[in-house]
Order: sequence, then structure tokens, then C-alpha cells
Amino acid sequence: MTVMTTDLIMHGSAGTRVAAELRDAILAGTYPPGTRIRQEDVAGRHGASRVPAREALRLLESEGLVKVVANTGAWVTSLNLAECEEIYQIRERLEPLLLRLNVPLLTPEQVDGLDALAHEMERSDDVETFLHLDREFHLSCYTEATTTMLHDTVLRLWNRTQPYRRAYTTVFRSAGDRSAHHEHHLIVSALRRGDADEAERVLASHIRRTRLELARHPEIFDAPAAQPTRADAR
Amino acid sequence: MTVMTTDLIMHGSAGTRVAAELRDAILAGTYPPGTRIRQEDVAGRHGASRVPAREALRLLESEGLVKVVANTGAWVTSLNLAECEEIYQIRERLEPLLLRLNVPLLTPEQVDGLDALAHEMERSDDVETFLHLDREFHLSCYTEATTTMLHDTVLRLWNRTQPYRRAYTTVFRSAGDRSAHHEHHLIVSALRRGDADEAERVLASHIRRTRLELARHPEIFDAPAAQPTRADAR
DNA sequence: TGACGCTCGATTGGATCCATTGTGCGTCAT
DNA sequence: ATGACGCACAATGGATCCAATCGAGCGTCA
Repeated sequence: MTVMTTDLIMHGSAGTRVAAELRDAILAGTYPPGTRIRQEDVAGRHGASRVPAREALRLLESEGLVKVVANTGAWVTSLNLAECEEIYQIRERLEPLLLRLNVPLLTPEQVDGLDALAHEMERSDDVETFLHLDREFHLSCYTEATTTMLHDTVLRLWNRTQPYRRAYTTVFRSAGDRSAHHEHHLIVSALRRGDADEAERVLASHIRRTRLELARHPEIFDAPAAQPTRADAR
Repeated sequence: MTVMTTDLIMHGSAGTRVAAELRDAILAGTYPPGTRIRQEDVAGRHGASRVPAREALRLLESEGLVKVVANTGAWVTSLNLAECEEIYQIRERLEPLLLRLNVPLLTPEQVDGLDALAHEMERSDDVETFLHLDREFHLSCYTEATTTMLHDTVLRLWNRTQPYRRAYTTVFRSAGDRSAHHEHHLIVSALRRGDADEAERVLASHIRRTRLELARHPEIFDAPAAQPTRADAR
């Protein structure tokens, strides 16, 4: 075995690549929270042995996407409402800072792009494209600052709540959309004027409002989704 | 080889244990920033093979304590002034939140303990005990809240700047001590009164002042400490 | 004499094999 | 029939071995 086609120059170890692919799969919803992940499956699916597979699982665990129990196995992380709110509270403090650092660096063209994204979001009615555009909008606000650690931290927080944003959007799609769209345009406006304080304020209340709205629908977190202790992985 | 004395029940994989020991060593200053870390050394020193050693290095990398370059090696992370200030900016936003969540949960006895720590710090003149007490003081403020992710994030930030707090304290020990002690007592006072807003304010300005003071001494970061590309690990 | 290129050594990355552990099922006794 | 005990299987953890890669030092040539 081990065909090793080498069809692509591999930059970085295989564990990193496997982790990236697995991360994408989890974020895409292929593995919902609570899903058991077996090392051998990961290895087989991504063309590697169990060593880099295990490496990838440990990596994703440190990002909070996976929970590894010693000598037992790995599961996609499940969050309860309290943990989800915690993440939103952290975001409420961190993202305004990150946005502030980006304000003086964003070009007018980039702000135009954000405006376009905000409008495109209003027109979208598909859940997946909405999720994608929302993520794209917010993360595009953060591309210019060179603060790597802050950026990474925020990215991890987004990733950890991704399944729950999907669940929420799927069920209560139209609920807070009006406010969200309004706030996005307020952010664009503040960015255009270079008003960092206003941008911070709007973003903070945007995240806060989302958190409160989420808290109003705890039923999303009810189903622990049948945790097979040692059984299948789908 | 592989004596496997099993003198202690091991909870969790060896990689986790090795990572913990290595982390302690880095925080203790045994491996200063820029030090090369070879897998085989780690394995030998901690009684394991290179597999868990590598696992430990990847773990510490995800915590930001170590930088792993593919097919090349691992080094203890070096920060420049900008990166250090970034961490302090993040802490300035996160720790007040974490403190606020703890305010209603801290018992009067715990606040007394904090007060004792603050006083003990004033009397200490040894760098290492000062560092230890300072860390102890701040982290003891955060023990009660059940917000695991926030707590972990803050802990990682502390760990990443540890070598630079040590360097700063070693060189400019007496500089900002007066202000720091004053602020610690203000925090204790706010905690005693259960005044979350005031506690937040004081802590934020405490961290901010520390950051500004650090920025006034960029010479700490000057020495990249001779990065041996493939040489010794001491 | 300096710059380029090549080879060799050292070190990391990965695959396979073996040990360990936890789970589930079957059996037996009550 | 039900509970507890024990055995067998399956999945993880770790060690060793082999391959791949990078760096350094040396030699050659301009």
C-alpha cells in the first residue's frame, strides 16, 4: 500500500494537512457534534497512516473542535448553551479590538467589497451560502492587521461555534436577519468613515445581540446526538 | 531499554505528560526563547520514545510556546515587542471579563488570600518568587468561574509572555512595582466590595500600564539569542 | 579567493508492529 | 429473569524501523 502519488508538493507535515482537511469537514457539517472519529478512518480517508491521523486529532483538540479521551477515542466537540454563550462573550470583547486595529488599514476598495457582501447576504436564502457569506463578511474585516495571535484566536472561536450557527440559521433563519443586516451596514458605514470607536460599538452589540438571541433558543442544544461509546463513526 | 517502571498511574497519554513537563521547563526558564529542541532529547529526558515527544512539541506549538518547522526542527518561541504588546492588548480585553465573572463567586476567605499574596509580593525581592507570586495573584482571581475556554485562553497568554516578564523583572525590577502593588490592592478592595465594574477598570488599566512600560524597554527583545539552525539543544 | 554545487551526516516524518486498555457480550450462578 | 463476573475483540498508545529532507561542510571551478 502507500501509493504515495506525490501529485502535489506537500508543504508541512501530513498531520497538518490531514488536520486541515478534517477541520474543513467538521466545519462543513460532515461530522456533526458528538460524532465518533476513529483514527483508522481518518488515516484511510486522507491517505496516511494512523500516526499523522492521531497528530491531526490532537491538533484539532487543541483548537477545541475535537475531544480526545485517553485510550478511548475522539469525538467532535459538543457545546451546551452556556459554553456557546461563553464564546460569544469572548468574541464580544476580542473582535471589536481586532476590528479597531484593522480600521486604519482597510482600503476603500475593501470596504466596497464588504458592502457588496452585506448586500449579497440580504439576497441569499440558502442556509449554507448565508453562513458562508456571514463568515466571509466578518473575517474580511480582519485581514489587514498583522496581529496573528488575535486573528487566530478569533478564528478558532468562530470555528467552535460553527455547527451551532448552522443549526440556528437552519431553524430560525428569518429571526434576527433584519437586525443583522442593519448592523452589517452600520459597520460598513463606520469603516468608510474610519470611525474606529463606532465600529467597535456596533460590532460589540452585534455579537451581543446574537448571543442573546441564541440564548432564547436553547432547544438547539438539547439533543446530545447519541454518543456511541465505541461504535461506528457514521 | 524502555524500563517502564510504572511507578505512577498515568492518567492521559504520555504525550500529554511530556508536554506538561516540557511546558513547565520552558516556563521555568530552562529553555529560553530561541532554544532548539530536538525530539530525541525530549524523548530521552522524559522517558518516552520520539512519537509522544513529537506529539508534545505539536501540542506546545498550538499553545504558542514552541515553533515547529516542517522537516527542520522545533524552537522555543521568540516574541518581538509588537507580538508581546499584542498579547497584552488581548489580555487587557479578556481578563477584565474573566475577573467580572469571578467577582460574585469569590469567597471573603479567597479575597483574604489574595490580599495576603499582594502583601507577600511587596516584601519579596527575589525575581523568581516575585514572578511566581504575581502569577499566583492574578490567576487566583480566576479560579471560581466555570468558563473553561476563557480561562484556558488567558492562561496561554500568560504562558507565552512568561520569558519576557522574567527578563523585564530581572532588569527593571523596581520600576513599576509601586504602581503594580497599588493596583493589586485596588483590585482586592474592589473584590471585597463586590464591585465588578471597578475591578474590571482597575485590572484593565493595570495590564495597560504594564504594556506601556514594557514598550518603553524594547532592548529586552533585541537579542534574538543566536538561533542555532541545527546545532545543540544545550 | 569567492561562489557555486554536491555529497554526507544528522534529524525529522511516517509506516508497521506490538502492548495496553476499555467496551461489549456471553455465561453462569443466584 | 436478572445481576455480576470474565473473556474476547476492537481501538488506541507507543516503540522501532525505514524513508525523506534539510543543513553543513568540503571540494571544484571560474
